[in-house]
Amino acid sequence: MVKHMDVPEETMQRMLAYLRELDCMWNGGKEKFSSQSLASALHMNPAQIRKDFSYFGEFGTRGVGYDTKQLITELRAILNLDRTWRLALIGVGNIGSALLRNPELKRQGFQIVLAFDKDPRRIGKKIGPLTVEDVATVRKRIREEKVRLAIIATPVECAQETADNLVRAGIKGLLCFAPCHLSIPEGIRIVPVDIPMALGKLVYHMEV
Amino acid sequence: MVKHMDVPEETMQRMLAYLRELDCMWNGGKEKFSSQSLASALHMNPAQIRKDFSYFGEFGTRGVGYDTKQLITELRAILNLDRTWRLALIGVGNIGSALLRNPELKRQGFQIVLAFDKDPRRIGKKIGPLTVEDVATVRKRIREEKVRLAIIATPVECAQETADNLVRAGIKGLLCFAPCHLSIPEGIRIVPVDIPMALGKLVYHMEV
DNA sequence: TCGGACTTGTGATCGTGAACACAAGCACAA
DNA sequence: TTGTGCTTGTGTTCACGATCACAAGTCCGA
Repeated sequence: MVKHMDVPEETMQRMLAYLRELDCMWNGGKEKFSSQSLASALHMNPAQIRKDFSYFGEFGTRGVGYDTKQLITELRAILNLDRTWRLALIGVGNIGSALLRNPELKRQGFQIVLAFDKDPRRIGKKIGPLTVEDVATVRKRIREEKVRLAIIATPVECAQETADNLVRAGIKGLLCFAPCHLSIPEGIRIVPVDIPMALGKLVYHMEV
Repeated sequence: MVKHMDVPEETMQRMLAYLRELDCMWNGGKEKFSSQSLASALHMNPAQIRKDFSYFGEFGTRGVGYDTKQLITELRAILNLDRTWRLALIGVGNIGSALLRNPELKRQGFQIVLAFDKDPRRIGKKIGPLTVEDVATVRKRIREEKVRLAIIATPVECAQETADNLVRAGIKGLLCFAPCHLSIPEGIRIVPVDIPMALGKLVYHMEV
């Protein structure tokens, strides 16, 4: 399958949105769809959707449209969402424990299998099926469990240190909730989830 | 001040990143900086930074650089971050209560002043200085308190309904944690914070 | 079998943001 | 005062993603 070669990052992000909307259509009983119908659901241009699909192959039938179930399968494969991903979580504070309790992640194929904290009062605590471990053992445990992705949910002050640790442990991808810029070696992917920044985007457009 | 006219959305988002990094530099004692030094801290092109600044005015001195404190003030004003924004929160589940307890938001000028839930077991509960109110009173209370921004932290199933409610209450901007597409009238700004999608972006780049 | 109404897939065009490169301006030393 | 070494601000160029528009293909009814 063609992948990562000439596919714009924007296309990939839209693919995630398409997959979500198709899941929704499928649950609503729609077995077929056209670029037109998907576009109007997402308020966008049908040509954009067809172009995006075309980076990866020909999935539709001219004059007819696309098969919902088939496209869901194709998109899952393209986006590497056709398997379960195991994650480590560092920082079991407010956001960290919210993530641990969130059933949505498991449903989408993301399973947190390790949880760490620095605070002795939290270490040893059981949250769901997991026991919070000492952050000092991160490196060892991540190697043992062969985990490749991690979520940083520590305070800003520890975020860079945590990231360095995780990189040394062999982590290949990071989801970071700490609202700060992290320095990461080439080849390691980092995706920020930055709530203050999201609020910033919101208020910029508010007339005062 | 020039604003919103021909300023690309990307520029505005980078401005938020610049502000954050400058805050950090200021705390580290740097009273002056150059586009070069800021660029290397954020791993980007210095010309990009100067161009971004130039959309809003001339803030530097040729041959010298920029004054950190002054730029922080300018950027805050440009981004509407030189005041406190009052927010309503709908949904006091895992993520909702994490937000309520997160001191970072207040520090950045975002104060949650109303919290709502549907679940009778949560209504009336006190979290910090706030009491969780019945979601049925959203419209009335938002009007009374003249709140213009809201955070949707409900399950996916209620998100669209909640959004419709908030729009009727006169809300002008929405931060949405529910991982789904919402239909919103023109003129209301919505910024999604989509955790499953962020994880999706991460795993796309992982070789399997 | 033919024609008309759809819908896809894609080369060509358009628009916009990023990067370049250089003139303008400042500081300081001789 | 003049020259050297910086750094900013910006017109121009470059690159790339979004949109358009149309050929190719499907379905269905007469």
